[in-house]
Amino acid sequence: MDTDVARWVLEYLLRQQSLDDRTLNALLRILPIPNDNSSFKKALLLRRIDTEISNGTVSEKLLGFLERIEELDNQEGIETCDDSMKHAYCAVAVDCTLRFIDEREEYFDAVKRIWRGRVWKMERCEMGVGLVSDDLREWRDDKEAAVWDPSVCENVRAKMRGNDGLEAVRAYMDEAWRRTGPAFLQVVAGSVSDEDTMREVLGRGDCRIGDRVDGDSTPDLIASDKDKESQKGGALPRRKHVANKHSRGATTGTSRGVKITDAEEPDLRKLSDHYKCLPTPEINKVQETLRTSFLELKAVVVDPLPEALRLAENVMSCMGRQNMNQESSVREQNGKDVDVTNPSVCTSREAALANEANCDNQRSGHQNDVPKPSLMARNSTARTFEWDDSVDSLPEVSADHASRLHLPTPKRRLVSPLKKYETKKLTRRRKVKKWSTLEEDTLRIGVQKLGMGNWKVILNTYRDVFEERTEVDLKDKWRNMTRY
DNA sequence: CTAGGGATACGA
DNA sequence: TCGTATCCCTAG
Repeated sequence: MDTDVARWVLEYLLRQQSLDDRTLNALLRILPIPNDNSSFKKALLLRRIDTEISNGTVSEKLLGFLERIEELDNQEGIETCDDSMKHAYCAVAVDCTLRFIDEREEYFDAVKRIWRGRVWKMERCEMGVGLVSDDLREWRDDKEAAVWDPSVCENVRAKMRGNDGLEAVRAYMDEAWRRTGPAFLQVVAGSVSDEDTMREVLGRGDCRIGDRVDGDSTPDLIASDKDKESQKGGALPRRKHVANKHSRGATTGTSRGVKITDAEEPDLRKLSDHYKCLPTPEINKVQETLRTSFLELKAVVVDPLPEALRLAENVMSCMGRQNMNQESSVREQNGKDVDVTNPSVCTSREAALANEANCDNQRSGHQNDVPKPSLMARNSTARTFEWDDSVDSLPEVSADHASRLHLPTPKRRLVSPLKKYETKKLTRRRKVKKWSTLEEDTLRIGVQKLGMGNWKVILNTYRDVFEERTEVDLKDKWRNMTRY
């Protein structure tokens, strides 16, 4: 299936609160994941935040998710994030710290982790700087002080009563989903229920799209057409112009029964007509893709999947606790569990959706033979899915393997041929940092004392001087310094 | 981990 | 636009 089509489907499904995360995870496994689509990633992250807060608590994971979203915004050239996001970030950070305020040790750890780690880091480098608000700075200073000064502690305690992380995140989510707008398929899904209708919409006959769509949102496909139109002749034509086009079409005998809409009709009609009236090769290609993919989509998504999920569920419940033990030992062998809220880890190992424990919570009340793990603790039945790179490098676990045996053509879909390219594209280049004379002198001394080529050793020996440098940087700098 | 080539940023 | 500095990728 075409990646674009998969993205449309997933973007649509991600917005469906009624669809449980387990099913979503299964779909993410079998559909080709669009690795290079920022808005899809954002939708995925938003969905994960939804999951994360669905039990009414906030966790540090949320900070990671928000940082990732901000990072994506940044990559798109959106410089500052909106207030609701900043506020949510701040409120969650505050919540996650202050819940430990009565346990000195843990509070200190949390301050270190969140405020000296995340926040401080964000202020120092470009990354995440959009999330730093005045509030955040103020809180940080308070917390730093509270670590040392018990009287400040009291002030902080008083201040925290007005802080509600969960509420802030919910407010942000409302805003974020609103801004993201409906998925492209929402346009189609609103009115298309069978293949014939799909064909109608795509190729011929009246367009009946749009009953459920906000007027101000513009699906990708249409947006690109609009762009083309703008390039050709300025702004998107008003309905009158569209109607004119139709008329012209009719006179040349190419009319396909287009219904010219009434002036009172909603805007989307106009867009639909507009869409239909621009049979560029690109659109034809997309139409063809949609057509050919639709049957495949139906086959994959609608028919065998529920059956596959039922089977997978059976297998999982049969395996029960045995598997959980097995899997945790697998994880131990592979090293420490991955903290998805750590940005440096997230970039290469992002979990698709939180985990299957989260999927189960509140939404579906079955499967009571398996104990429900806490939301904060990582579920041993969870399967992390890398949607941005290295999909195929994950260790297989038995439950997963068992369920995958019943899913149609999973492997083919999981491995993106563009993987390498996309991984490259997504890694952000460090900010260029000029070498100070102190660093240069230290490097000379290091080479003199420890020998050229022992860059790692030199770096470790003078780590405090070579802040934010890697051994490769040292090597490169030496290459520079000794050139000519 | 290191070496070396290539990409990118940045200032003139 | 070009040269240099810095950063990134990857073979070995």
